[in-house]
Amino acid sequence: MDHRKICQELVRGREVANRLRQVMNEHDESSSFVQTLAKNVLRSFSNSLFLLDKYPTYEPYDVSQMQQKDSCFIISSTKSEDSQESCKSFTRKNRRGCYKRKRTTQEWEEVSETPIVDGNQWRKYGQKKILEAKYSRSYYRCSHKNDQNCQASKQVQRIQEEPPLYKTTYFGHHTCNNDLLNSEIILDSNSSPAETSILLSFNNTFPNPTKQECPFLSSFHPSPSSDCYMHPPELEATLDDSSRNNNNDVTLSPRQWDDISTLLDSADLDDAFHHFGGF
DNA sequence: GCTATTTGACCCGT
DNA sequence: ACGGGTCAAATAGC
Repeated sequence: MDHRKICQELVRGREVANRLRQVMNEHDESSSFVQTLAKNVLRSFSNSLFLLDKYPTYEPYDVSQMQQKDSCFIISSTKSEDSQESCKSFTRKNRRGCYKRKRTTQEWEEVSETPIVDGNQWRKYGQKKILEAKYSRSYYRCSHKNDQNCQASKQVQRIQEEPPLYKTTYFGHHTCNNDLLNSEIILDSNSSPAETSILLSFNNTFPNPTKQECPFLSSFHPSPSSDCYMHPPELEATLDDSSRNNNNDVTLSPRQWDDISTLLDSADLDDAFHHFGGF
């Protein structure tokens, strides 16, 4: 199978999942369980992209697409090798400037009309005027860098005045479990199997809020083929025909949900890929 | 007083 | 040597 197409599909899936999570955050009636589900789907897409080592061959979107309304585009993914300690041995007294030069295993960029609200907690640690850049670049790292050693970081740079455009470059993945605190997956063990069935829809028919409703909203640009979204391979492998109804909705039995939640919560996605046969 | 942000200094990679 | 990434003291906000 063509890796580039896989990447494109994963990127699109991640964008839609991100959008779904943002919509849910906007609507308080969404249960924390559903929100967590969306969050895990989003994470799964990101991890899949991470694991796909040929992802750097993925070609960026054409810049002209960035003019689309309500848009947030992943314009590239790359690069670099394993991180390396580049810190010299400093005395405790003279540690200024002692740091690890950024060399993450993954980085990707997104461009949006507003600074991206991605649901994670970031702490700004620097700002720098960049040569030949109209606006200075801001540096953020995960607020849980210290307490959970989360290595995720990002850079935000305004790249255009009118309309305002911000480029956010992410480095590394969050290893902190902060988002689990307020939205842990909890299945009511007292519920009957029928009650605990979960309905997943891969049909892009949910209401599409306007930018006014979600001013920060990003990462959604329906494609002509969005109505024929494939089920993720995990679900294809997990679901039997009786689990589907005519609307492309998927009703999962408790056992199937267990399989999927185990997959999504699995720290070792290699195992998950093997479990479901990989790509 | 605690936490987050700002900002100049410092170091690394090219 | 230079540009960019990070540190950490100073400052701001609560």
